Amino acid sequence: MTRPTGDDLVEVLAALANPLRLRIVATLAGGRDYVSHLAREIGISRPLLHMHLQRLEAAGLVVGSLELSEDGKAMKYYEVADFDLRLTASTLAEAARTLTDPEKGPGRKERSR
Amino acid sequence: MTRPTGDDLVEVLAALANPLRLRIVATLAGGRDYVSHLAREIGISRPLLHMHLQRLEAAGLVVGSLELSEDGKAMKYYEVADFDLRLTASTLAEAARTLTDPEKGPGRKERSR
DNA sequence: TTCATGTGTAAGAACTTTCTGACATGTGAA
DNA sequence: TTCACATGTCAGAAAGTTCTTACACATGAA
Repeated sequence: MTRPTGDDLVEVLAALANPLRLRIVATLAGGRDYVSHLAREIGISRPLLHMHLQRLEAAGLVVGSLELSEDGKAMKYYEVADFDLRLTASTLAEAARTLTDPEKGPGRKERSR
Repeated sequence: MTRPTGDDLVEVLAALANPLRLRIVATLAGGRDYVSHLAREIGISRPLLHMHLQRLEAAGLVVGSLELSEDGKAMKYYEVADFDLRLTASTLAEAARTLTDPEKGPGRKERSR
């Protein structure tokens, strides 16, 4: 996760530009965890956490994996992905060169996810 | 602009998490410019650019200065500020420690700007 | 069966962000 | 005076984000 395209960078920054999601990443940096437990840990509702994790995963900042616990329950574990982004005027300028043009470019929301 | 507080970091990331603002920073990285000209350069309306520049300036990413041109017109020049942010799981975790608590902390929107 | 645990998703309210189209100010030059 | 250029700001529409509440499913244990 270095030198992403302009659009990828926007997605990553948008994902991190939120206190709750920052806290989620920070908490996961201390070790992987499953959704329900993490929700209690942080003190937010499970659906809300679910939404934020989706956004973080879509940006490639966390990775989730569905696993079966010993007592047969389906547990979704999340952990932080490897990333190392550097933000300076130059790195931003370079990323900006690969931003999709609002004209003629692929419509409003990129296909596939 | 290194190791900002959690809230500052969120503000900076939010400011950069937008294609137009990324383009603005990228353009200014190529040299200072005044608002009207920059608006034509990028191809957006002046009020819109004004709004985005406000957001970037509030985040400390660009700096504006009102100057008088030789023919007496008031020109507002903007240039990129010096910043160098590194985003990794650890730097984020550290920044997250200084996030203001939604409980008891200062209400919804920090005073002063 | 009922309870406690885990998963996911959908609808709607509340709020924020983004953008356009006025409007108002000022200058110097024609 | 009128034009071309610069500045700023406001109101409202449109779209996006954030959050709650409620529903659905599954498992193992009491």
